[in-house]
Amino acid sequence: MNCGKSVSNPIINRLPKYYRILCFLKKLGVRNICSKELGDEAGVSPSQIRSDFMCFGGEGLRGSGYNVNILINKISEFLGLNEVYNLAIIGAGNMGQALAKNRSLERKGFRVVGIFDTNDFIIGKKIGAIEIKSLDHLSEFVNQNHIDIAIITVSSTYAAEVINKVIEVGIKGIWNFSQVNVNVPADVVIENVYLSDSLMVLAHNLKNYKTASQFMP
Amino acid sequence: MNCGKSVSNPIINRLPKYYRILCFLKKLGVRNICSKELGDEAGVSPSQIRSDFMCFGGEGLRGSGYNVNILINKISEFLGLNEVYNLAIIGAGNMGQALAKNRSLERKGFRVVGIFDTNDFIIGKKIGAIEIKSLDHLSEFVNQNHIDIAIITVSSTYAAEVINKVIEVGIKGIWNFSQVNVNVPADVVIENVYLSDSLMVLAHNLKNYKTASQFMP
DNA sequence: TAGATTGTTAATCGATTAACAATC
DNA sequence: TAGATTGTTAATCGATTAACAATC
Repeated sequence: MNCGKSVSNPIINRLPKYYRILCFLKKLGVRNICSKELGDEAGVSPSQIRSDFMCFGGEGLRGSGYNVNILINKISEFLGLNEVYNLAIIGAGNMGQALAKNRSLERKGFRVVGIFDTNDFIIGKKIGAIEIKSLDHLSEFVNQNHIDIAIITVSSTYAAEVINKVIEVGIKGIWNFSQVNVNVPADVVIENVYLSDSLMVLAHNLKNYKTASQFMP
Repeated sequence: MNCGKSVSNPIINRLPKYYRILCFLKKLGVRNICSKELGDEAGVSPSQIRSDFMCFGGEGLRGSGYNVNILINKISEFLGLNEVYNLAIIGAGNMGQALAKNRSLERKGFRVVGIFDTNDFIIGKKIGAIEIKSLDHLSEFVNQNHIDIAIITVSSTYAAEVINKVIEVGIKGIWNFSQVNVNVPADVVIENVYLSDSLMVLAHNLKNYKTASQFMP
């Protein structure tokens, strides 16, 4: 089903954006869309929309554009969103608990099945239906339940150590919310969120737009 | 202090990464680093490190590399991290509360001074030292306290509306955790986090590395 | 001085866009 | 048929890298 040669990172990073916008438009009742309209929504050129869509074979209709449902399905399939993923949250602090309670992950097929921590005061407590377990039991848990993705929400101090442990027990996907920058083996994929990086870019733009507006008011 | 011509987005997006790594190395006691070493840590080429650093004037020493402290200060200044920012959290749900409790933002100069919601059941309750206020009082609050950045942690259903309100009361920086995709006026800067986009990219890579490993085990 | 590494330019690489024939 | 919009190539644009003189 893959078109053979691999798809470039810039394209892969834009697909979730298209997916998000298309799902939103579908809710509004939009059945059909052309590259010009979707490009306007997404802030990219119509050419880019069309060329990006070639990674899953286009499927547009000359003269009238793309069927929204078909596009959503194609992107879904391409990104692997039709499968169900089992997640384990490592670190039941503020962020870990917030993600555990977030229903919208579940709706997209990302199902939290375990929550782990090292703090004896919270081990045994429940978040929703799930009991917080000791990190010492992670290995045992992974043997009994297939885990696709570990969410790292421990403090940066312990993050590197925890990530190594997660890799050691055989988990292949890591969604990292800590600040550490780790290199992982070739068969493991890691996606770093780095919230503070995003805030720094915001701070920079805030400063520079302010400065810019002094010259073009 | 700016070198005049504006710095490209790819560069601005890499600077927080360098900053993060340099702060980490500083803690380990590293005083000096050359472009080769930093590039290895950051996963970019030495040429790119050197050419990126030109946006704040280099400041390296031929033959021995860069002073870590000077680099941190230069990047700090360039990104606007030496200032203090006042933040207001809009939406005191799971994510809003997690961000409110997160001490590491405060340490970086991002100070949460207000939390707002529309749910009467939680208005009046406290998160840390801050009382949750009604969103109806945002305008009044902004008149009395300068707010640099609004953090949008309401559900996607209300996000577009809330973002418009935030812009209306004169806030110029928006850190958006909702799923909506909004266009803002030219004098407002928005930084979108889109957690689920990041998870979709992870899902895609997980699927593709799995497939790839069948051919090169 | 010899070795190391920067600052900077020119060459290369890859991503985006413009253009247009194909076709609904 | 005429109008619209895709699929796709060639041209353009911009970002990265290689190379090396400058210099610590």
